[in-house]
Amino acid sequence: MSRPTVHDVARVAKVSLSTVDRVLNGRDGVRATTQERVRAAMKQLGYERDLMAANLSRKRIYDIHFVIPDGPNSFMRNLAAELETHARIALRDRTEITVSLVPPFDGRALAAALRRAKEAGVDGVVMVATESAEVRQAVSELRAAGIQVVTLISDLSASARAHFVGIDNVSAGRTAAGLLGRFCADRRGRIAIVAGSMLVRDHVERRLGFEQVMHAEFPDLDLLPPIEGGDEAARVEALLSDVLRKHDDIIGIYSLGGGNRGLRGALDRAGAVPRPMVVVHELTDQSRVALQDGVFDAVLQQDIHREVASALVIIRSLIEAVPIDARTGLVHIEIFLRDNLP
Amino acid sequence: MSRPTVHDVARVAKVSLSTVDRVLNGRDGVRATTQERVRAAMKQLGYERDLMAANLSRKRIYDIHFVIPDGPNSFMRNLAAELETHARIALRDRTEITVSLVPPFDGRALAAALRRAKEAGVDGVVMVATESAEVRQAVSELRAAGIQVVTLISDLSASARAHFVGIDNVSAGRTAAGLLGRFCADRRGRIAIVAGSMLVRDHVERRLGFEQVMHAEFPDLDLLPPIEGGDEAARVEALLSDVLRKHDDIIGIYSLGGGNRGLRGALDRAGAVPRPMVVVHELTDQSRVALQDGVFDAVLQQDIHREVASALVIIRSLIEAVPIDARTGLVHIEIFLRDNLP
DNA sequence: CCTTTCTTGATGTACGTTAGTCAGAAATGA
DNA sequence: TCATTTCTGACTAACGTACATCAAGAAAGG
Repeated sequence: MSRPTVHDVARVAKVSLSTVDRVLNGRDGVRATTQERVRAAMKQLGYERDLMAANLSRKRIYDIHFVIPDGPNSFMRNLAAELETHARIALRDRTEITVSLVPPFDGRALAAALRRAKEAGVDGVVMVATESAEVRQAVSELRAAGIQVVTLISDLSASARAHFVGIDNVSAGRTAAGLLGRFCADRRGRIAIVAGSMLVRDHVERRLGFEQVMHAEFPDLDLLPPIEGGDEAARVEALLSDVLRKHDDIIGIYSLGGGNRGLRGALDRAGAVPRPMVVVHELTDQSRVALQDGVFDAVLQQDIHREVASALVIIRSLIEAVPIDARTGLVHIEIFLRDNLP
Repeated sequence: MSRPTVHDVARVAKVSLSTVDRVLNGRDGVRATTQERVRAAMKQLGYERDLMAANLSRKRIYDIHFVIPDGPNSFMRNLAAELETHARIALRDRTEITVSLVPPFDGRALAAALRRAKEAGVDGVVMVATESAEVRQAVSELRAAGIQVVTLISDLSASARAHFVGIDNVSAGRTAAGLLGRFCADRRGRIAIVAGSMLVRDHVERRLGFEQVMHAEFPDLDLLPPIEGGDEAARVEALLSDVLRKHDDIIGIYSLGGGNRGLRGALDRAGAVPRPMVVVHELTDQSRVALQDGVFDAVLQQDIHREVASALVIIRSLIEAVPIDARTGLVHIEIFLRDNLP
């Protein structure tokens, strides 16, 4: 009834416990034919190594390192806080979490942090990626050293990362367009896009998805080229104010990055009537208030808590070479209107 | 460096291993003052029992029983399929899952199934609740017998269930209203509501949230009394066709339960122009096609896979009396437009 | 045929906990 | 004070796995 153990495998394969152990842990000194016998027995019995007993025995502690962007961006500060919570909880599962902060949008700094993690000999790295050749190179080195790498929130293209945990950002952009388009109903005019930086893949993908749907389904709406505000409120406010001054027919705004305090500032200063429809990302204190005030119409949100939890599950599975359910990494986009604020 | 063990506690408390064990596992024969010494030592060291080692030692297998509604409803059939997947995976965590199916909306049958689970001596029960005094009674009995109970998808009011896993259904209703109201823009007319049964709490709550927001924010839209279709396509089609015939000014429909195949049938037969805006629940093959065809405008969805996973985590934590992060049970509502279908 | 190398078995200890037994110590009552 | 009850300690085996050591057997080389 209960699951088979190494003893059962040994009995069925007609070998000793030691031999089963040698096969199981890839130690040498076992003839190929014997290995086959053992593997056949494991398969026949449906043997799966008991991870808890195994970890107990080898006193294994998973050493996971997170590399995340520093700076005043409230989304990333939330993430850092989230990690502290998880660090405590994860200890129960033999997982030790360390964190290093790097300047945002800086591939060189990120790559350096990755190298330090490699030197420290961690078991796995979870990182918020910035697109850069140096970073891709550093990731390859980590993988070559047998260290698992998972990207979180923002992925790294054409890289050796084993997994990505986060929302589907193309889909997020499409969702934003679907909502904004429908909210603008039959009005005609321009749509402004506010981004952080085109160096991070999540922003690139959101923009892509947004433009796809806008062009296909709402061709009457004119898209302005994106403003790059570096996720900083002050810069967003300055740049957007400028754009609002230039165009008096902006009826919709999609902000796919940070710095939404600046967005609101610009809107309040401009005071257009009727006010443009606004869809932004990330529910923060500011965006929540703006929703309630009717200045923002919808907020797209990803659940960082869950994302971190998923990243931990996944990287542990990778380290143990346990199969991973594809759905584990996919986090859903939440949509908040003023009506369903939590 | 590594976490403290019972040995450390014994040393610090200046007692033997046996005594620590007696305290830890609530066995008697330990003086109160000594108990205090041991507890103080555990606290001082930050001792937490190693669950993996403990389970290994006592050969514990968590025996979890799911009770879910039977019937042709594709949402519930998905759930059943989901459980089979989890049953395989959960074995790795010393968790054995059994399932029993009961007729939907039938409190008596549900209560009977709960009693059978009690007799079988399972460690925990996860159930999709139907409101009924008998069910509440059965749940109390389970809890009295030391069996943990978690409600899934639909909660049970004023009951002893230890936890609920599912979406916030009031919020779901509010979201639906927020979307439908905005989609209907400035048009005036009636809104039809299609429900399954007012015997399940999730439907009651969705209706409540929907009406809250409709009355508060879109007072120009007239709500018709809900149609109760029992989550069956045929009944929904018949009843809704009737309503559509009676009223030619229906501009929006909110379907908060199952049987959406019938909803679409009724719409196709009526063929109103302009077609009403439609918001429904649960992404199925039918509702996906209807979205793509532009017959449905938005689908609200809950991720059953994740819900089942959460329910398992939670009920295991309850059984082990481990603290539970409040966010674990909350599952987010996903919103699908034709633009962001997965 | 003997030596060397390769393969296998037997055995023991450890991980942190549970759970039992048994003997001895301490506290309690009269 | 002694007999009795109540606590406590020391010890042991077990859970399923990892890992090391030693010895014995098989195969291969000369």
